[in-house]
Amino acid sequence: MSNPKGNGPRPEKGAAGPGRSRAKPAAAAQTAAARRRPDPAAPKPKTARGEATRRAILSAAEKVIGEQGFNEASIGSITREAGVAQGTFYIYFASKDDVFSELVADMGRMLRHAISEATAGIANRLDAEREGLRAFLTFVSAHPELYRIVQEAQFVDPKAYLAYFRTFAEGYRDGLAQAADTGDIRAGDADIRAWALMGIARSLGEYSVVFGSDASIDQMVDTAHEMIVHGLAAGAAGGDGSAGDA
Amino acid sequence: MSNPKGNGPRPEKGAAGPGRSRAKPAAAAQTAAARRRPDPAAPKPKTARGEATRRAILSAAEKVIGEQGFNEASIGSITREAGVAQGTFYIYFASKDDVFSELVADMGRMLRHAISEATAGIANRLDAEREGLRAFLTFVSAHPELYRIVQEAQFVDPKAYLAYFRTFAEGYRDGLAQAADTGDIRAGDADIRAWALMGIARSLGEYSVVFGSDASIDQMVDTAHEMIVHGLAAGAAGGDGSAGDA
DNA sequence: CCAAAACATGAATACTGAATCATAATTCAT
DNA sequence: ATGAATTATGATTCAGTATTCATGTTTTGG
Repeated sequence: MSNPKGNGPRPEKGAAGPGRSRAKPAAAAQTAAARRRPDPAAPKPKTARGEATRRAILSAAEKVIGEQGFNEASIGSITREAGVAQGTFYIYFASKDDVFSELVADMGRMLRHAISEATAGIANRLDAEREGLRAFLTFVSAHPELYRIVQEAQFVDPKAYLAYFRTFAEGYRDGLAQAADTGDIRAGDADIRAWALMGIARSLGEYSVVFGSDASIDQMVDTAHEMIVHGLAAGAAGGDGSAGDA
Repeated sequence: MSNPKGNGPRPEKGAAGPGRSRAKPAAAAQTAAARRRPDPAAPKPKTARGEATRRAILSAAEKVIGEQGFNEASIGSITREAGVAQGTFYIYFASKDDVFSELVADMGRMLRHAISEATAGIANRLDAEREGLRAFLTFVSAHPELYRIVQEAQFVDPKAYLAYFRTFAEGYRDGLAQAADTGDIRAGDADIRAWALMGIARSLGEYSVVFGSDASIDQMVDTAHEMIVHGLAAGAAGGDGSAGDA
């Protein structure tokens, strides 16, 4: 996703279209990305030690935004944490929203990686389900800031938020559909099931990260998995368990 | 928490005002509710038509904040929507955070009411589960703004957010524990189960409200309930379905 | 009717913090 | 070395807005 264009100090925003006046009244201020500003100007990849600086800023942003929330976190607090001057921030990121988006994307990549890593080689869908859940909870417990960031993305960068969950949901759905084909699980609407199962994972993640539950990951995994596998029906069995329409 | 943009009256400082001795330093300014300021000053109940104005403002706030988000929504846009002057806002609410908190509390009350209404008189836990889910999805579909507001409360008013979900979780847990006692469902950790089930509901609500799924409420209820009752195991049966630790 | 209370107004205030820019310090290629 | 990028700085700019206040307007009670 780099866009190394013939850059230059001056990202001329030219392209004076009909009616489109130039100049971006500096102001612009907040909510750049949120306000549908695609990319005022490609921030800027880098070329050397700048890479380290960029990482330092990104990492500081993760910490500060994760702890204080997007709106409370100021560019100043981020650069202070990173140990650089405020202006340096804008060498690597186009705006506050820009770092945020990057953070969300990063989180998605890392999480997907952790999960696929944990489930690689597990043939049975239900076993994969269990280990995937475990990997998810383990990950969010280790990165509570990132967890909050993704949640906040719903308001700061809706587009990234949608993309994040849609990606997960699609993978999930496909896995379930295939498992149904092979007979690992019963047939059923894979989309809805995928969302329901994601909900279980997210909710338990929140239970421990946000609500500070003292339940261990293993406890949560065991209980949830038992529920996922058997269902709540008293008989556990194939019986209908449901009280019918009664 | 909420101090997106600059703002804030000057709490106190050199007297710059017209002769007047510091009017009312009144604490103030930022993060009223968030900063543990219980009630800088009881806003003001009311006494007459003021009640109508208050409702108009509250209702406008629900719409505007629900649509634009807490930080984007300005007092001006809220009062404009309500058809009153900006100053009028402060006759009824102590701060921007104040209306927000009220909105969250309202949402909780309305939702709990809708659910208990829908499940009243249903003896079997699983049946109640299904109807409760249906009531929940119906409610959030009808009040998408309120749904977003609750989600945003996590960042704007964490305390209200925690209270909101804790209340739900406790009721849920107690219901499950009791159902386990009576044999309606199998035994299992009621707390974790409660959070898992809440997760299913929230996720499906998001699937339809935020992601605009075209699945109908009935479809979601049927699929989720089938899953909740039977579980995903192919045989639905008692085995644990898992391949063990292998 | 009249005064007091309640309600309403909106311009003015005070303050915040994102983004910029002119300048300076490094690093790199040759 | 030497000039040209590249990277860094941080004071300054500047728009946005929550809250206040002095002043109107309407309602209420007697």
